Amino acid sequence: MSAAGAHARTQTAPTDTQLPSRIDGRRAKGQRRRLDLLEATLQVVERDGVAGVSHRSVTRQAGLPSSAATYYFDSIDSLLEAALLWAEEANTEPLRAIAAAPDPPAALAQWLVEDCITHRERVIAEYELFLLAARRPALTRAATRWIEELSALVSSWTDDQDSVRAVRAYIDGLLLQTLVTREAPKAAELEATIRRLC
Amino acid sequence: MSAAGAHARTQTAPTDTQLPSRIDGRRAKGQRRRLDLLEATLQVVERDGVAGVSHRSVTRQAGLPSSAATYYFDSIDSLLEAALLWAEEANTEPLRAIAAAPDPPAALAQWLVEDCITHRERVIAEYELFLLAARRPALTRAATRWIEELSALVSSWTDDQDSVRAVRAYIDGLLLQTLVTREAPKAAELEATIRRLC
DNA sequence: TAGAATCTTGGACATTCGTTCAGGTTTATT
DNA sequence: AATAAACCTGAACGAATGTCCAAGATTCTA
Repeated sequence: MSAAGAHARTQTAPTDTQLPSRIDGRRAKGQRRRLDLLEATLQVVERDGVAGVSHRSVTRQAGLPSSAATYYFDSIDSLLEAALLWAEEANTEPLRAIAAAPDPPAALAQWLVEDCITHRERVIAEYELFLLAARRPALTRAATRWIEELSALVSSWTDDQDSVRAVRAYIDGLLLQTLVTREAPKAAELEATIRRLC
Repeated sequence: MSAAGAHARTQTAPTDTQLPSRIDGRRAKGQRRRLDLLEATLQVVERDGVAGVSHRSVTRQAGLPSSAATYYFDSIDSLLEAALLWAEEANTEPLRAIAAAPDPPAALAQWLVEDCITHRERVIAEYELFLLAARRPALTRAATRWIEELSALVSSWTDDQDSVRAVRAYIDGLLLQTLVTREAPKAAELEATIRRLC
């Protein structure tokens, strides 16, 4: 941990898609490989779970030398944190589209059901990382992002904060149970319950 | 895995608290140590998460030789499965008491809030194992137990199966978010939402 | 283009891991 | 008391892990 700081790693915000106006060619490649490692990390979590994440498994997945993991990330925790943030970022766009839909609750229900069927492994991965945040404070900020984005969406059609919290919790619980029981939820039932809670 | 079967392990139901009327003294000790390993497993999961569970970490926690883990359980998966069943069994009694309470929804809300405050680590451990079931079919049966017991309780005051599912999901989601955000839920709000869903 | 700054990596280290099994210990049976 | 049956474990195996760093490769600067 002592020598890690001496590497003078790129200090720009890890998950920023925005790049500085003047980019150093040396750092540009680093940014790219950093993202490659994050995507590889998610793939490993999808395949083998959080427990399967190691410096070597991630770099193998990314096709990079094993020491690259140590070079680009101080620790496995910081890698996992960045990966969770990166994964949640992929949900931002769909949520925005849902907010703009003519019937947001219906659109939300539809999206959730489809998501946990067609991207089951990815959703499992997200919840593993999410739950890991209960243990590692470093991940809390990233985990909170999902909660906040979902809250913002629900808030767009109801003002009652108790309702917002209830819908949020219901959704997470339903997805969790869906993943475990392998029984796909019905979009209609999901939608009805969401409306009932508002 | 081949020679494991040759050990002629005790074949009685692993988590049965019921013992055969005539117990072989040799097997009695085995039963006891089996339980010791399960309790040690839960302690390790509480402390270090599912990822921290290894033959050695569990047996070290239990104060047993490392080969004991292999002897008493075919694999880490079967150890985790038994541990999850064992953990859920501890919830059976409280749930029964809640069902018998004068106001079950209120009692349930109260119990949940207290549980995830005073036994936070244990609850995290349970959810980790629960989510692990999404990945390992061997754990599914154990995970379903919690769902069924909770369903049975809720069914005692409402007949609508959609409501039962909704309450169940809401509870799991709320606990999950509580663990991650570290913000204790308010029993009153929890109770109100449960009632709203019935 | 030469030299400096930065990035990148192969390889080695001690540690831990899951698994195995020959041989010892405990308990039951006769 | 003696034999049989079942239980138990120390020690060792190859494989995988996190970490580290000297040396090489790349890019920038002057």
